[in-house]
Amino acid sequence: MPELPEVEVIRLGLAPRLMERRFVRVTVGAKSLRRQSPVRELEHWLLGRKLTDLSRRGKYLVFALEGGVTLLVHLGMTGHLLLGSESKPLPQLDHIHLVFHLDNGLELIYQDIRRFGQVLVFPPGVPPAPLREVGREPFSRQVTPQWLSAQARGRSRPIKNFLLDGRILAGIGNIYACEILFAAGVHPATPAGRLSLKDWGRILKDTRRILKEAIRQGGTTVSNYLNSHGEAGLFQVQLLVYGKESEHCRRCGAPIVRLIQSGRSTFFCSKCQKMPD
DNA sequence: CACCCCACCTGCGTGC
DNA sequence: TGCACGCAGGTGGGGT
Repeated sequence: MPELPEVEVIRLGLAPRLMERRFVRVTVGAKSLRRQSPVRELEHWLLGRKLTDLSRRGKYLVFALEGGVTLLVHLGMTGHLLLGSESKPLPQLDHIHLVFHLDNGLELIYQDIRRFGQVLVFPPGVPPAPLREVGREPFSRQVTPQWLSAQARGRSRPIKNFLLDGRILAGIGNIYACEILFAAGVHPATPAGRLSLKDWGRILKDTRRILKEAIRQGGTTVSNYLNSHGEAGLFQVQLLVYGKESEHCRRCGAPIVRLIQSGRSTFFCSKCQKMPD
């Protein structure tokens, strides 16, 4: 579900409410997530500690606690992090798997229909292993057309799959990969290694523009994404190809096509998005 | 290595 | 109405 913009919107919503708050209780549901730290570990490392920083790496939320403890949260496809309070509880929700109770009566609720998410705790001095696999942030100055071109050199895989590979560029998922390639006029099946420096320049510029605008619009809600206040995003209004199979291309009028790449749907305009010769 | 497939889950829309 | 099937924003383990 949530790609970089959605995770960033959640982070921005949570940070002012949670910063400097202390964890006082953890409640765990019956069903566990795909990966989840045992209750005892969560309790042992979280309780009594204050949140000192909330950051994002790719699609991971990184909660830094006093004394060097790290709580890592990944929302998978359908995960939500919602804020409730004892005085003002949220409407009855199914699929709540974890509730973190804070010292001001706030509750940080992890809710996830499909349970593909991850909630992991790491003791002081133990760098969270999943973060080692996360690639560079799209907004980092370390990411340049030259660097992308070098990463793609000799690669035969389609550019769509390259963009989805979070070990290279972090945070881009299926929706934004489709939108970025449409904006850049690049056919999604183009072998990544065949793109020119000029192509990479356009791809990078459109990546940053689209991600930034999606954050500004509160993310994309195509099914059930909600921010930490339970509100939907607005960027779905700006989508030009994702989910638009057989609709007319907004630029040229040709029908939008759906194709399957590595088992995932790609939407594109076969007229606007050409393979290089 | 590089790349692809499929499993992991639940719910919803479609077509018979 | 009921049922079967395909599809959904994610990763990651295992096979070729």
